[in-house]
Amino acid sequence: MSKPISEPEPIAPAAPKRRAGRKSEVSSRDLLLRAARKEFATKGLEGARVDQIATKAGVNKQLVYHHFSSKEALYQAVVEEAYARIRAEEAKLDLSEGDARDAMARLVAFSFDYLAANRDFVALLTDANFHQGRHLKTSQTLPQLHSHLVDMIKETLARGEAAGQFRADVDPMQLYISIAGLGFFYFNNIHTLSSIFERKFSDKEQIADRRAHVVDFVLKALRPD
Amino acid sequence: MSKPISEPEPIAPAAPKRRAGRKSEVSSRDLLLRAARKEFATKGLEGARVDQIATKAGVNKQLVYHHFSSKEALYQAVVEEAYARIRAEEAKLDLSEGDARDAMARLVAFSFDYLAANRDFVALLTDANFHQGRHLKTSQTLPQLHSHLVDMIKETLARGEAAGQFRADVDPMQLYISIAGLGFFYFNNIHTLSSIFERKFSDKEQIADRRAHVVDFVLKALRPD
Amino acid sequence: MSKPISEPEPIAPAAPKRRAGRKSEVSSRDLLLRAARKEFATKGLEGARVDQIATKAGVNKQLVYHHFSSKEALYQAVVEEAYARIRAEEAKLDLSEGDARDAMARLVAFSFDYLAANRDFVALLTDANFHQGRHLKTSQTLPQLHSHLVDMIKETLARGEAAGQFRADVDPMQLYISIAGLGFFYFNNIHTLSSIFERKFSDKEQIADRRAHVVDFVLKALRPD
Amino acid sequence: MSKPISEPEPIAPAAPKRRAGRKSEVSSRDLLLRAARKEFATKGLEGARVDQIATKAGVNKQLVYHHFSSKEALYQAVVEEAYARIRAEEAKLDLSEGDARDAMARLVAFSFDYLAANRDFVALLTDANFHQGRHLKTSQTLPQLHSHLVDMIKETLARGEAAGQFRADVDPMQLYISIAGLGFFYFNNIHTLSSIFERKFSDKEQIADRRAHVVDFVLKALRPD
DNA sequence: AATGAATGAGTTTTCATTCAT
DNA sequence: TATGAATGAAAACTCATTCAT
Repeated sequence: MSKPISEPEPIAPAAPKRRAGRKSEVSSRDLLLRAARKEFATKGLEGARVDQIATKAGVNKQLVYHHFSSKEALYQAVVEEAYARIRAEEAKLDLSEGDARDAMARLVAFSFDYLAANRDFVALLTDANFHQGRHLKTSQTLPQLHSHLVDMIKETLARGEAAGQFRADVDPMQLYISIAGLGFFYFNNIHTLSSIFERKFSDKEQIADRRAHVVDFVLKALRPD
Repeated sequence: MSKPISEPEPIAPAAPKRRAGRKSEVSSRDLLLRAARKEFATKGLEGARVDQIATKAGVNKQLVYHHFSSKEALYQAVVEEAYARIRAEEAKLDLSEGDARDAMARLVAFSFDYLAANRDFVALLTDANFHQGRHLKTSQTLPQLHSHLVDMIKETLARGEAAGQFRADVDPMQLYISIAGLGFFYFNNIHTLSSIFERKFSDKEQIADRRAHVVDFVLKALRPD
Repeated sequence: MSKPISEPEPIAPAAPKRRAGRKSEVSSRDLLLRAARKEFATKGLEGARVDQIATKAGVNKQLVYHHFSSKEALYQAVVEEAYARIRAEEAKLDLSEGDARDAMARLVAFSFDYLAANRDFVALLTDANFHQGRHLKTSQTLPQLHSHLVDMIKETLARGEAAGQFRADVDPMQLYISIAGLGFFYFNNIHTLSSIFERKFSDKEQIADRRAHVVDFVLKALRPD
Repeated sequence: MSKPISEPEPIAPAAPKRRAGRKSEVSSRDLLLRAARKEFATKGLEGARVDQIATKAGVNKQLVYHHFSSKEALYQAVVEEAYARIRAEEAKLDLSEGDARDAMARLVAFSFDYLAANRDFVALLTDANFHQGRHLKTSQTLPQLHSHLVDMIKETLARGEAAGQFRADVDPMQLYISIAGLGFFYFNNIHTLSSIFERKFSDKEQIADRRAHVVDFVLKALRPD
């Protein structure tokens, strides 16, 4: 089970090198990036205000244009960083231990927990899709990024199948989408769902319930006949 | 299997009665509603332009304020109409025929097909959730709206369990969320997914593949041990 | 001798028709156009401030964007109107009376006087040329516009030549440019010239001197050998 | 006939002495001045960007403020240098040889050629005039600068008159303005003119035509009766 | 002499909304 | 029901200039 990611350390590969040992000062660029993530995740690309982002970051508004060249470019940087972040997290995931069922359970749980801990990411991803994926230009990054996870699914499926724990003929890609969707939809539409079922789905208990259901649901679906 | 919803007839319960025999002219209110749905679904609440909506509807901008009192109110009307529309569609669904497995398959397929045919609805729902469900105020409508579906799920589950076709202990609400999520996520994040897996998920064939997977996945998960 | 053009009546062919008899109210569009001419002529395209233009016109700044769609478009409208204005003025010029020398003198004087009375036009023309003529797009308008004048020059030259008053072989186009240039340069570079020759060339007397010189200079140049 | 001025060597009287033998490196001040001339000539005072100038010069923006104290001061420096440059060029002109008509022809041609070769100068001069000559403060420089030329005109006129080649009563100052204007207007308004007469006046042949006309025109105007 | 980061004061432009008819 | 003109508030973005090094 993955532990929730708390305050995210800046992951900005292309950031200008900073003089090491320069105290623990955070670069204004990172401050902006962090504030922007929150703002964009909450309000979306159009709803977000450059002013707000600068204020939250505690820097001058014009620095946004100094470091990034436009609101849109900042948005893109935020989206890219969000992907880089999840990739870094996923890399830590090791499914080789234990039996296949257990490994698969860990993977599903990880996926769910990541979304639970990174609601910003959910919102950002949705918003980016809203804009026709216009901000996902880095065509290689994305496939690369997920190949690891899909590979792990593939291997685990094979392992489970060999051990008679999983049925055959499961498409890893579709399974990946299903695993993601079972959690994503819950968080993405949490307000509608809360309204429909008249309960607060953002409560810890409800989330735990959903998590249990999702893990169970996937494992049940993979049982051999 | 449900047939895709084509050009949606105006469903506007609160619409002022139209002068009968007044040719086959569509009321400007409906024109606006229709144009607004497209615009809001494509651009979101903030991204949408009142000007654009009026232009697309072929009416004067001021009419927006005549019929609805603000952009936000128009948005709400659009969202509500979208819900009303799906409710009307669902009402046609009859799961009493055939055995439980078949009924459940029809339900999952219907759910998937509805999203496939109403991508606007997917976008709208997501956008509404982005705004903290602020536009879903009609607190009674939503639960009512879905109770039919959840009831059908409950009944079908019971029927299948009794017949030894489904396992016991499946939470109908969680199942409902899962069914919706398996399709919703696919359409909602279609750009990211297409980018990740380097294929056009909006293609008919890919959609058909996903549909098959989803139906199969749910049925497999419901099998008795 | 042409009488100086005083307060220019709005010449805006494409302007929306106004309800006749609507008092003597000037449309805000015309107010803007007039204010913009002054502002652009004084400060140039970049130096001009939309705010200032609106203030001078006594209307709301956003009306600029309502009537014209951008500062640049307003600039273009102003330039075009300036041309339309001079064309209208030129049309009144009749060189058929009197002998050729007299007619030519009237033409040169008219040209000079027009610039003297319309210093805005001089400035505007220069500024438009500064911008690579990017705002002179109406490709047909311009040639048409001047053909009348060039035709008059041609006829007058022919008439004078026939009467033994003018030498032959004078290129009408080059003559046109010379006539224009002899006056234009004076007004366009009036500050430098004033500085160089340490006198105020904007004074009435200096202008009259220059006028006399120009008329004389051209006529002398045209004398038969 | 003057030969066109090609790549202008820096003429900056007030420039700080450079460390001799310091390779053939051009001082950043000169690089800036050169880049600024281009930029100001092309875009005008307001249109020019300090950033652009620095970039074009290949130096840091702050150096602009190091060497000159403001954009406006840099502009002034550029304008002054432009005048110094033409003065240096004119100094080379010697009209004492040959007869008066020939000398005058050389002078007119020189004037025309200088403008043809230094289009930047034309633009700069115009722009400076646009700003009410605010940047021509060096009140003594300018008169001095031109006195040589005017003197030459005066002498040549006198010589020609004495030889019966020129008519009397020609005002040297007005003649100077006319000579300058006949060329200046052509280059200054080259876009409008090209548009009007539907030909590319920037073409070599057109320029040659104009040059011939101007020289001829002036000489014809100076003929004795 | 040289530089990258930072900033204050604008400037154009956008946009929902209202007015007058 | 319908419309074109008008507006206030705010938004993104620009740009000359200065700071710290």
